[in-house]
Amino acid sequence: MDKKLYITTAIPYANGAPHIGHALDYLLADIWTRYQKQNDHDVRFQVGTDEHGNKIATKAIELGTDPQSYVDKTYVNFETLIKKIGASYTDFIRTTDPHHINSVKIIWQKLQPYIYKGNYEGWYCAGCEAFVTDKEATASGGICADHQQHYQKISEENYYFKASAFTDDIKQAISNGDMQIVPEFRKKEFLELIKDGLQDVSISRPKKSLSWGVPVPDDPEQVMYVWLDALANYITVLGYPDNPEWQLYWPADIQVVGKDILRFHAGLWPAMLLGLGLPLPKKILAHGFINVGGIKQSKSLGNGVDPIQIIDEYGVDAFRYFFSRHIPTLDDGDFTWETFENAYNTELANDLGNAVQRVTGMITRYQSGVIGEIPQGEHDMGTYHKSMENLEFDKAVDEVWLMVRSLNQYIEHVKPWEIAKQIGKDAEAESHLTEVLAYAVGALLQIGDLLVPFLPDTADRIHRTFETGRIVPLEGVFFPKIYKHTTDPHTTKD
RNA sequence: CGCGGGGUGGAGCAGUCUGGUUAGCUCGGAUGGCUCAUAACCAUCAGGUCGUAGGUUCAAAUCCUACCCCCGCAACCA
Repeated sequence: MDKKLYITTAIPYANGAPHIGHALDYLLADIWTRYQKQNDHDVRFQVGTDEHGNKIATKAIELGTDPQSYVDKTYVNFETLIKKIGASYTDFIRTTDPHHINSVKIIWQKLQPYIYKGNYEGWYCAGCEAFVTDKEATASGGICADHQQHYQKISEENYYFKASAFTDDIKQAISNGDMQIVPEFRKKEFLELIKDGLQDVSISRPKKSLSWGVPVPDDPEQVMYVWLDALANYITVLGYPDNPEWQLYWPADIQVVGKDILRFHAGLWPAMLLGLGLPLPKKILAHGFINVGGIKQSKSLGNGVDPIQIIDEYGVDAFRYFFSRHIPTLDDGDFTWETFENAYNTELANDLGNAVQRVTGMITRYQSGVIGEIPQGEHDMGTYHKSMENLEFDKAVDEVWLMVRSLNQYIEHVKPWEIAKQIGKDAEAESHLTEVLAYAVGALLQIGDLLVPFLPDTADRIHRTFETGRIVPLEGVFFPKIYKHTTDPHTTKD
C-alpha cells in the first residue's frame, strides 16, 4: 500500500450561512484529493463544523431551543454545500461528537504541563456576554452596536496555554520547511508576526460566561474556549488518541485554511501538537479571499455571493472551473457574475464544449461513430504536474486550456471536412481522415484525464463518450450557453 | 521609518530573483477566413511613457536610491 495521505479543511462555525470562502476550502482540498487518488494514493479528507460557543447558545435560546438541537439543524447547511461542490471527503467531524469531546478532555490533560491559570483582560459587552477585540472596541467607539452600551474593561480568571514555550521549535520548523507554509509570502508574514515570540493563549472561560462548550477536566468552574476544542478536530477525527489508526494519517500532508486563520494554524496549533509530542503538519495552504467586483464581501453591504446559487444556475463543474482557474489558488481573487458568465460561455462552452461537439459530430457523420485505434495524447504534461505539486491549481488549468486551444487549431489546420470530400476520389483519404479524428480523440481523452481533479463530471462524460472506440452519444451538449447575468450578444444586435 | 503584497495596452495577469531577440498570455474591440461544431472555430490587426524622478550599464519592466499611490495585516476576530 502506498503512503496514506491526509488533507484537512477549516471547520466553520455552525452558526451562520455557508459562503464562498468556505466553498473555496472544500474545493481546493477536493482538487488535491482527486489528483492524489488519480495517482493511486489513499487519501483521507476531513471536513466538519465547530459547534460550541456563546453565539450558538444565545441563538438557540432566542429560537426557544437548546444548543444541541440547534446545531443538529445548522450543521446540515454546511454538509449540503460540501456535497453540492462534489467534495469527496471521507470524514465529517462535528465538535459536539462524543468522541471528539472525550478526546479533547484527554488532550487537555496531556497538555497539563503547559497549562496555567491567569487573568484574561479585555473589553466585554454584558449584552453579548462576550469579549471583543481591542480593534473592534476601538472601531465601534467603545459602544456595542447590538446593545447600545459601553464595553467594560473586565478581567476574569481562566486557563492559559503556554504556546510561547514552543516559539523556537515552530520558527525552526517553518524556516527549514518541515512545516511548509504556502505561499511563500505568507510564510514571511507569519515569521515576522512571531519574531518576538508566540503569545500564550487563553483556552478557557468561567462557566458563567461560557456555558456551551467542553468542560475543563477537574475544574467544574471552567469551560474550554474555542481554540483547543476546535483545532483538536484535525486529530480527533482520525481517532486520536484511542484508535491507533490515526497514526496512519497524521501528520497531515496539507491543511487548507483561509489567510485570516493562518496564524492559529501556524502558531497555536503546532504548539499544541508539540505539547502532545506529535509531529507537525507537512504543509499549510493559506488561500486568499474572494472579493466581489473588487470589494470585500460583507454582511453589512449584503454583497455576498451564494455558492449554492452559482451551482444551481450553472452546474457544479462550472463552479469548480471558475474558482479553480480564475481565482488564484494562493492569492486573493475577484468574482462578478459578468466575469463568471463570460468565462463559462467563452471557455467552457466555446473552447472545450464545442471542441468535444465538433469531434463527435464529425466522427458520427463521416464514420458512423467508429473512432478506430485511439493514439495516446502526446502533450507534455510537465508544467501541469509541476503546478499541481506547487498547489498552483489555476496554472494547471491554464495548461489544460492550452491543450484545448491547440486541439482547435489542429482541427482548423488539417480540415477534416476537406478530407471527407476526397473520399472516393483519393484512395488514402479515408484512412487519413480516421487517423486525424482519432488523434483529436486522443487529445480529448488526455484533456479528460487532466480534468479529473477539477471537473470530475465533465472528465467522466468525455471518457464515456470516446473511450470505447465508438462514439457513445450523451444527452445534451457540454456546457450550453447561458445568459443570465449578461446579455446574449446575438439577441441585441438587431 | 510597524509588517507584508502590489502598481505592465480597456479589464485581469505573466515576465523582475539569474539585466540583452520585435514586453508575452487570456478576456474585450476591429477585420478577414472557414463551415465539422454550442451564430462556434481559426488567422491577422489596433492598443502599453512597464507608478514617478534620478542613478549604474554597451544594454533595465528587470539592478541601486528617493518618492507617490493602492491593498491586506497589526495577535485570541470561531
